[in-house]
Amino acid sequence: MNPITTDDRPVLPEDALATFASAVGQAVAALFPQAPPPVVEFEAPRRAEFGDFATNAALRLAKTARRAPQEVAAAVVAQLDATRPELRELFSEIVPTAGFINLRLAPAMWQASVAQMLRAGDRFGESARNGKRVSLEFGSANPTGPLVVVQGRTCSVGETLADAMRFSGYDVFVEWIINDAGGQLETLGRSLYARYRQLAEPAFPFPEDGYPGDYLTPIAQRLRAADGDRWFDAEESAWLPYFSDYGRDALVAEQRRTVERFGVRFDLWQSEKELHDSGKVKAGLQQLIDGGFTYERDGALFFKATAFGDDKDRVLIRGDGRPTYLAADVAYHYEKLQRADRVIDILGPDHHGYIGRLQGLADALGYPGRLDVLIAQQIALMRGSEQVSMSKRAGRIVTLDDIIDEVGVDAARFFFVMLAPESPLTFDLALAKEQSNDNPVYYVQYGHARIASVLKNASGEDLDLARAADTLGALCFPSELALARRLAELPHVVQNVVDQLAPHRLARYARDVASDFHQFYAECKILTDDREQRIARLGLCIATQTVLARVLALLGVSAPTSM
RNA sequence: GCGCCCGUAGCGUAGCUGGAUAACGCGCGGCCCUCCGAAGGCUGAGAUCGGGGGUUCGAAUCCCUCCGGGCGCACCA
Repeated sequence: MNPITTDDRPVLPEDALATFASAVGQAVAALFPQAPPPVVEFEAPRRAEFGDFATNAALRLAKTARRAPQEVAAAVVAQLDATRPELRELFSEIVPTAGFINLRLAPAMWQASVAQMLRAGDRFGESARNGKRVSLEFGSANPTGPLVVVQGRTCSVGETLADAMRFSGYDVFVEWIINDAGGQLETLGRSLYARYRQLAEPAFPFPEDGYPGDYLTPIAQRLRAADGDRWFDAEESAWLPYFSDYGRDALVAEQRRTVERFGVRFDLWQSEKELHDSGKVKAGLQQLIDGGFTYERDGALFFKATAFGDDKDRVLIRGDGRPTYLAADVAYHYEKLQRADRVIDILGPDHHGYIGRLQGLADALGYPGRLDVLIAQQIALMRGSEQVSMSKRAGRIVTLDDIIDEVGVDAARFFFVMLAPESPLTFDLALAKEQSNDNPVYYVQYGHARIASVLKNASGEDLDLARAADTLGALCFPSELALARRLAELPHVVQNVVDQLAPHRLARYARDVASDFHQFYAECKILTDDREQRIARLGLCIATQTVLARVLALLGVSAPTSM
């Protein structure tokens, strides 16, 4: 069997690596018969001079082989040269160094890789449906005010994660929970009522614990336009439910508008109140009770959270018979765990005390290891060197809409997702709206626009040939090959983002792709007189543009063709 | 007090299930447009990876401990 040409399909980088790995296995079996079959994994070396890939198989083998890693690596390479000389067609370099074996792929591998991207078009990097269902919850806010900065972050992180998962073949269901049960809705109703009365009577007292800020006033105006003054003399018991519901509906509608404007779509807006009304809360609790994970004390029902590593047991039903928020979460998570293979909650920084009990719940409900809770850390807003105050009590709320108004969706989405979610974020509004090279968003978008500009200057005939992808043999310059290698990383980056719940790696990858493109652009003139070279480089440009557009789309950022 | 997160160059950060001389951006010093978009490229200086132990052939990465900073510790949601 000749492992290099098994069929007509060109050999791709991953084929070459697989061939190499099995060859190493054979070489090791011949050289060190007493050693177990080697684990041959490849990593990207830190330094370009070490080639495209490296394997540490020799380092791992050193112990059982009782030889120094350098010797093992050298012996393996010598054995490969003796028995598998054809490997030299796949790799331009196979070098034992300090225990590693460094590999550089022959240019033809990268040419084939680019050709494959061109044939795949904008489906490059996409995985087939894998039949796995994921439930992703994020954003969720109290329906008592506008969305604020932290929801910007959880939405950016969540939506990018959702899109990345869809792209890797998952069936993703995105959900938002409306916390519309409990006392806060009444507070909202009273606050809204006060604003309503103040329209006619400015001195009407505002509740002590009411929601400050003036965002309720326009809602009160709409209510008054519809209902007139007919609630002025009503009893509280009559107007309170009405004003609470009216306020909730109005605010949820506003939140939805904001979120959609931010490029995020939810499949479900789950009302907490509905969970209670439909009896789902009761059913969820019963599941816990039947499992023996609860007990009663002082007239209250407790969840044995400590049995799952939480600090203390948690109240599900208060002494007065009213359920807590956690009771609703039992029901909601029970439902999500039943219908999804993987459940992910993305919560704000004030919730990390909550991880333990949620995970305990998942265990108790019979789905251990199925729930991930991701905490997005807090955000400090700056404008240049000046801190932006976000005091809620003082009514100086900085809303997500304010942010979008000031810096635009593109910059906001990118900045919120740029850092690891668990890392606190300093968001500089001045930098985010700056249209300069200090701004990472523009750096990436510029790459995309620059390609569009070059493609516009090319002839249609050249572009057709480039898209056909069978004349890429001219790609051989270091910056061309480095760019091709970077583009080939896309599927792995997406996979990693999904596995590690680390969407910020997409932002970094976007910059890496743009950077490699800019270097290529500086080193290689694309529209040269050499026809074959021109077409090959146009092909590389098209593939790069596809990858940039894909990554920007996953990040929720537009990919402009001019700027 | 307990729990979670963070501590990497002047600043902001990345370092994926441990691997080679610790990477990127900003800032600071040089250089590059008679050529496809200079919103770009090249290059220099700058790091005891918070401290100390441990595991390992090998630790920024894993374990322990201490020190800083943030947040959370409700029969609120």
